[in-house]
Amino acid sequence: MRLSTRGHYGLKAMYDLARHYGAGPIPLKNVAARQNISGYYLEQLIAVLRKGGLVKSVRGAQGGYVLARPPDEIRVGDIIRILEGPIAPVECVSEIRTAECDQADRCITRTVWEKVRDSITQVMDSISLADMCREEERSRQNRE
Amino acid sequence: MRLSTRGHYGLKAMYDLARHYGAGPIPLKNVAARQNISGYYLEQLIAVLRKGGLVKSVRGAQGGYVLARPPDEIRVGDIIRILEGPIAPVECVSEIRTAECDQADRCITRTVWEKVRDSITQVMDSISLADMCREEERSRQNRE
DNA sequence: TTGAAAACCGAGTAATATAGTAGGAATTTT
DNA sequence: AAAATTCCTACTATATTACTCGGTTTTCAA
Repeated sequence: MRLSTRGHYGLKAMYDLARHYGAGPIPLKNVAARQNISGYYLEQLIAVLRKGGLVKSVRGAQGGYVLARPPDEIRVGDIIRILEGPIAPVECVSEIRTAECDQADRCITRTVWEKVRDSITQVMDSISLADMCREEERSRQNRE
Repeated sequence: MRLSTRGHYGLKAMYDLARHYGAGPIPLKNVAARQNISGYYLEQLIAVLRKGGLVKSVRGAQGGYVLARPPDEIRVGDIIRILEGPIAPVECVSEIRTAECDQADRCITRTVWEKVRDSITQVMDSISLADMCREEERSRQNRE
């Protein structure tokens, strides 16, 4: 019951971009260094996020990446769906295109996975990058 | 964000045993046939469940498997934890104490995964095999 | 106008996990 | 004795993961 590092690193990177939102394009190298992720690897992940429309790139020197929308309009679920595909604890209850299960509607285990899926999406879709930034702010103040 | 077939098949098998609880040992062959799972493969999964204390085996002819506890005392979470390990969307928020995260407590993405994990466990630990049997009964009556 | 900084692209790779398959030994009932 | 069944170990093909790497293109800034 695991996410791969794709989703894990992807959220870290997007959160990093959110924290620097408004400061112009952020070079990936900086993101990778701050979040302690392989730069080469992150390059591949950000390409997927760009094609998915979550970030925009600025090429050339002084270039980098910027969130395509403000932090309060990007939710964790958006990121995970793009990097890991539709949320589905088992393939027969995928958010997208339900592969026809042989047992069809008399499969009771299916309803269990639907409940699990719904609880995951409920959490992921309720948290935006802006929420995460606010939470960081709060916990930073607590430490002082 | 997927379970492997281990958890998927494992729950099916356990549910099958729950439906036949009280009818003596059920041969694995029957479970595999009814649930449409490879018998060879299921053999490996049931061995894990047995070592995990969720089923008991009766060897020899007319033997088979029986739930180790009544269906209302076995929850989905018990089965998944044994077959797939501790529930953890990412390894740094495993239910079981594992690797230290370098960022420790100032990692905000961590709190997201903790919320996801808690919502998954909340669902899985609230559904017992007995609940599933009751739900089956209800949906069977609806079809009539 | 040149050099450096960056995104972009595609290929390769070692390790691990997945989803089985298979054969045979041990145990128990009929 | 035969049949049914669990139990145990090993094998395998495929896919995924988490990278690494080399090179190309674009753009800015001195």
